[in-house]
Amino acid sequence: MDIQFFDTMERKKRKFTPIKNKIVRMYTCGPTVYNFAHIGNFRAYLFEDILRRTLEYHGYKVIQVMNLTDVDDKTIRDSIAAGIPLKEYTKKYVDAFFEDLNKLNVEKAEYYPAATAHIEEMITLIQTLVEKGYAYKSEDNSIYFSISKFKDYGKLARIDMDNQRSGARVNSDEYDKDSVADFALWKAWDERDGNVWWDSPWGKGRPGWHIECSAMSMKYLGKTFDIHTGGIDNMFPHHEDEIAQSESANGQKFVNYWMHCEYLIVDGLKMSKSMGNFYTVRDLISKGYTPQEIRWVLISAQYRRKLNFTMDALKHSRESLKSFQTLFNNLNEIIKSKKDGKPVSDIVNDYVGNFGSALADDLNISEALASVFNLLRESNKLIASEELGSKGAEIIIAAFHNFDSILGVFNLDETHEEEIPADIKKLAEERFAARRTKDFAKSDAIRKQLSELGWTVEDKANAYTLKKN
RNA sequence: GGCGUGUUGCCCAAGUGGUCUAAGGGGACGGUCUGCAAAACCGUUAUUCGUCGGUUCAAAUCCGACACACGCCUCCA
Repeated sequence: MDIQFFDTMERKKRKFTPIKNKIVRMYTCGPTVYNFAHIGNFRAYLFEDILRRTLEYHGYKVIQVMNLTDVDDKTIRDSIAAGIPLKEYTKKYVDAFFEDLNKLNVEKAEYYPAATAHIEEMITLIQTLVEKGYAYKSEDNSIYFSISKFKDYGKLARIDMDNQRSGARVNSDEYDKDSVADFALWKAWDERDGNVWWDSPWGKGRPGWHIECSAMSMKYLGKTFDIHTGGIDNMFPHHEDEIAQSESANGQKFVNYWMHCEYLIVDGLKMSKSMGNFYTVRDLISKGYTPQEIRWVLISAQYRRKLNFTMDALKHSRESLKSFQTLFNNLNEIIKSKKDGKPVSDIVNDYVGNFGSALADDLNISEALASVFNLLRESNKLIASEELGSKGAEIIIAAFHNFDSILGVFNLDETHEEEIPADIKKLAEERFAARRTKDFAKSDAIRKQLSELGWTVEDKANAYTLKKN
C-alpha cells in the first residue's frame, strides 16, 4: 500500500519512498530536560509514536533517533538556580521523561543521544563549517553561522529574511553578529555558565542549540535521511538552522520528508512552558486519570490540526475506553463458550483494511478511529442478537489487537476485572438476594447506595456485574 | 509590516471537484430490552459546510474579496 505524508518543505502530501527499501531512518526532536515535559510535548511524541507504529504496521523497519537536549540556556540557568550540577539536574528530568513515555505506551526509539555525550562530533562539524567559510568567529570567540552564505536559507519556513522585522531586542551578548539572524554554533563561556564548559579550538564554551541535531542525526542516520519531525514551533528557526548547517557541511540534501505536529492548546489557549499553563502527565495521573485515557485524548486528533485539550475530553475518553473494555470482556466470554455463530471475517476485514489505509493517508486518525468504532458497534450488535460464535469473537478480538498495534490504548490480553472491595461485594450480594425475591424496594435502595459508593450494578437475567463509576 | 493556518450540526471531528441530502465520537430526545435501571441496539438531531461574489454541466471542496480566530518572524513540542 502506498503511504503518503504531508511534507512541510513542499507544503503538500507526497508519496513516501524511503531511501533504502523498507527501512526508514527518522529523527525526532526530543525534550530539553530542564523540567517535566508537559502534555503539549507529549502530543508531539505521541504523534511520532503513531507515525512509527504506522510505518511498522505497513511493513517498514524504523530506525528512530530522539535527542535529549541536556545543555542549553535553560538547563544551565535552572541547575545553577537549584545549586545542583548540570548532569545531576538533567538526569532527574531524563528519568522522568522515560517514565512518562513508558506510561503512555510510547515505543522506544533506537537511539536517545544526549547532547553532552556528543560534544566532539559537534566540534568537528563546526570546524568543517568554519573551514568551508560558512561560519565566523566573533570578538568573544563564539562561532556563528552566516545565513547569508547559505542561499537557500528560509526554504523550509518560507521566510524571506530581507522582509523580517529586525527584532525589538537583540541580546547584549549577540552584539557582534554580522546579521541578526545568524545563529550560534559555539558559544564562548561566560560567567553565567558557571562550571559548564568544554574545551574547543576556539577556547572554552558550549555548543549552540541547533548543532546537536545536525551532528547527531548525521552520526546515527547518515548525511541524508528519510524523515525529520518535531513540533511546528521547531520549524523556525530550529529546523531551518539544522538544514543550513547540515547542507552547508555535507553538500547534500539533509532530509527527504519534514513532518511537523501542530500545537496542543488547553481550553482554547496556547500552552507553553513559558506561559505556565501546562499540565504534565503526572499532574493528570495524580488527578486520577489513567495513562490510556491521556493517550487516547492526545492521539485522537490528526497531527496537523490544533488539538484542544479539555478535562471534558479526558472524561469522554474514559467513557469510550470503558465501552471497548465491556466489548472485550463479552468477547472473551464468548470465546470460552465455544459456541457456533455467524461468519464475521468479511466485515472485519473491511474495517481493518479501512483502518490501515486511513493511517497510510498522512495519519488520518479520525477516519481510522471511525473504523474502530464501527467494528465496536457491529460486534455489539452481533452479541446482542446472539449471532456471534467463539470463532467470530476470536476474529474480532484479533482485529482489535491489530488496531491496538498502532493505538496502544486497549487492554486486550486479559479479561479486565476490577478489584471489588469486600464490603461492596457484600452489599451487591445482598441486593442480588433481594432482587431474586422480588423485593425491588430494597434492591433499588442498595443500588442507590452502591452508586453513591462509586459502583454501578448491571443486572443480567440471572446474574449481575459491578463496575466502577 | 512580512509570512502562514483555520472557520463543517448543541460540542469534538473526517471529508478537499460528482458516490456528500456530509464519516465517526460525545450530548440531547424518542424507542427496543429491563420489575425499574445500567449496558447494548434502533431512530431523530447539517438539503448544509464563516459571509459575499466568481469559475464549472457539477463546489464544503477551485479562485477572489471580506469577517472572525490563531500562529510564526523572540533558543516553547
